[in-house]
Amino acid sequence: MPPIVSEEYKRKKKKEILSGALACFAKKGFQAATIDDIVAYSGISKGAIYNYFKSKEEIYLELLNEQTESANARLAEKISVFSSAEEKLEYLFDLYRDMSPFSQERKDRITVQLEFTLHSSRDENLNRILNERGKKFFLKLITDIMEEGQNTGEFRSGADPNHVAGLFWTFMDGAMLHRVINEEYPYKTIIDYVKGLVLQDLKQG
Amino acid sequence: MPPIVSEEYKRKKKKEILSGALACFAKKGFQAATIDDIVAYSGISKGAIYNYFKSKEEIYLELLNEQTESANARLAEKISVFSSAEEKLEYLFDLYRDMSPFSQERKDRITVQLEFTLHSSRDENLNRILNERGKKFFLKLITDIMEEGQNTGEFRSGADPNHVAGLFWTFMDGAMLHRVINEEYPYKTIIDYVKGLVLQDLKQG
Amino acid sequence: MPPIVSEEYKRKKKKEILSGALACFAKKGFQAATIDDIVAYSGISKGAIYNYFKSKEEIYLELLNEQTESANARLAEKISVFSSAEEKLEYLFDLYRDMSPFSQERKDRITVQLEFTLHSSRDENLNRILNERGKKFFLKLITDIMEEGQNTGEFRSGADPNHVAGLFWTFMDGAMLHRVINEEYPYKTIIDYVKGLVLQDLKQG
Amino acid sequence: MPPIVSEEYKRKKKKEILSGALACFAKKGFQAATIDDIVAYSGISKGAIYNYFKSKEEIYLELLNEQTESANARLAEKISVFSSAEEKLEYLFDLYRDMSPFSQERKDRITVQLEFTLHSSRDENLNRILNERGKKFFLKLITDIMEEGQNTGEFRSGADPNHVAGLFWTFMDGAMLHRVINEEYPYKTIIDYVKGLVLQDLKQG
DNA sequence: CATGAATGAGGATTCATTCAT
DNA sequence: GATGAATGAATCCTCATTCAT
Repeated sequence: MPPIVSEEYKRKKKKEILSGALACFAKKGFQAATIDDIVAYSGISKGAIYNYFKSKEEIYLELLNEQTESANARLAEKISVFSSAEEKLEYLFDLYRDMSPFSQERKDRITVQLEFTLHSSRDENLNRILNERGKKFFLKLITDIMEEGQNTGEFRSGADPNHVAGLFWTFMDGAMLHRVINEEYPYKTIIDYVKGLVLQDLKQG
Repeated sequence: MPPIVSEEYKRKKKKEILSGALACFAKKGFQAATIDDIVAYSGISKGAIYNYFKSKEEIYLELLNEQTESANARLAEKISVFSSAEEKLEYLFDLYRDMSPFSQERKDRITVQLEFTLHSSRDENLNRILNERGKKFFLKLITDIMEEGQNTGEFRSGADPNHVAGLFWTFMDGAMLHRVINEEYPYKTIIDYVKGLVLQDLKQG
Repeated sequence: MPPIVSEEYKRKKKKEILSGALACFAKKGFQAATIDDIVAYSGISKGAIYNYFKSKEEIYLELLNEQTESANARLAEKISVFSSAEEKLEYLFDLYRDMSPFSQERKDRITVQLEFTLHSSRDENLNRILNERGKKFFLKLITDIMEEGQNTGEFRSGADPNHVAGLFWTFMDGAMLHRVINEEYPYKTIIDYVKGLVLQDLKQG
Repeated sequence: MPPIVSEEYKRKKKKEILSGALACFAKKGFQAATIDDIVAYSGISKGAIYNYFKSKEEIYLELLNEQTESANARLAEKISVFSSAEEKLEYLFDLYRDMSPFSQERKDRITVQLEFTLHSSRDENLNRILNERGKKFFLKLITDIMEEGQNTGEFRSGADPNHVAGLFWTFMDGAMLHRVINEEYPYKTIIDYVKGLVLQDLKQG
């Protein structure tokens, strides 16, 4: 006779755990953060945590999924409202630029995300999944815009969409890394600078 | 009564330990890599390791110093042979570009380095040290070139040296990160692309 | 939501651990006794022990406190029922005398206690605490009786209370030491002998 | 072709090691003192120490023998010069009394000795040896005097030599223990007090 | 004989996970 | 479902002893 609780309740509970875990993973790293840390942080008992997740690693993975899944769906949607490729690209640059100033929660999320990305280099399988996802989603986001821009003549046809896409994400990851480790890093200004360089290049005859 | 073993011998032994440790830290991360892993990897006994380093952390830190200390001194020296700012900047881009294809050892080093950089965001003190070092050395490397270029008129005077410097390292860190997690990342091409954008911008009237 | 286990249960568990630890410390000494010994002896898992005590040393210290704290309170109380100083002093001698034959547990406790006392000579801070406690409690126990006896005229006024007190505890510690290391030591007889000498001296004209 | 060194040299070397070891054992206890401590303290290399002693325990045992062997031989000799039992007994009391103020080396020796004595309660074999030695030498020292005194009529015949002997060593061990752990312990005064009590008792009709 | 580097068994402590209440 | 006590494998580090130089 297990006391049935609503799905709603369960979802809320999971959120609480994930939120506490995010803070802990960000503050100490996945390995160093202990379940007891998460207990202390989330106020949820150890046993309860294991009712919702079957291991520390699962919490970690869920935390990382959470982000990509939903956030990315929204992103693609938002872009679709713009009619020109240039506007779309510009919007993306601005979107990332305007994340600053970063909330603690976003910083935590970025730290955890980057650490996970790095960690993925150690696991063949994980690595493949992440790279595929990156290609299918992140790179595609930009290459689609590029192709659109080249078709409409907005962007010079000589630019390789893959390289522009690579450049974009290379740069964004670098910028977030620097922002996370250095309070004084001129995040917004530098993004604008790059945005200028890229757009100028793409639009030039 | 003479020293049992030569300084040379000791240095070699330390190198061996560091080399084994680097591989382990790269493969598993600092926390997850155990002393026993290092023992297995380096073939050196546990006790011997503790004769040369007083903790796992010390090995880690030495590994990170090793890199910056010497490598950076060499870098500054190499640049000084070029007479124009443009050549210097170009040289830096090329230097990083030509690191590819990456040896396993370099990949290991980068992974460990990036992980450490991220980790530093958790330790106020470490963070300050790293940022200061970054400012004093890495950023200065570029800003010096920028100022030189602006004085000689090679580079447009409107460009903010700090932003160019920030852009450069933001980008390099991002590129190394992507290279490390993705075998297919077009590292060289993208670096050349960025190099083109930046130089074009700086040289334009 | 009520406490998983009662306070009573916890106290009992602690007792069990302490009891096992006492036996181990007595049998091998604090340093030589291992946590695994305590595990084997008490039948309580290693992890559980660390739920109740945060280090081997804490177990040791608690073991030593346990004794002094309560036992001493009782001692002072018991003495207060006697109306003459002589009776009180005699009671103390008899109390220690009648500890023999020693139970294994008492022998253990004495061994551990003496070893700790000796060890305290190595730690300035510990040493000070122990000496203060000794002065405030053990010595005072006797000097109070002495002063009472001198005020009522039971004891000769020339006797220095501090010296009598010193003699008493010097002797008791010596006797317990000898008793612990030598089964054949005539503990009771010798205590009675000393009791006779001291009382005769104090009561003489 | 082992370079032969003189016996003299060897003895001196052993002394040096023992002296360093004594200080270390006193400062930290047998278990806690490490061979490296002894190396640091004596300035003799680890290898050399193992040329002279085959284990840490052997050093410890030798340290304890050293003392009893020679010191006790001298003691018996010294006593023999006195012609009356009373003088002999008094001499013994005075001898111990005049050890104070204690040199650091004596304190070290006492600490180590007492710790060893306590420790002996853990080893059946050791315990037997120590008790036999105690009986044969220490107790006998006093009982011989007692018998002599009773034969000459100096001491009352009712006194049990064994009890007096027991009392004497019980008390001396207690006094040394207290002296070692408490700088302010009135060692000399208390010994004199006990000496008075005992002699008065023995001489009384 | 002297030296101190190497060895690895052993010890204290931590922590993910389980499970009785 | 919630709780937190119990478990013990895993981890870092120490140190007595050995042995090549």
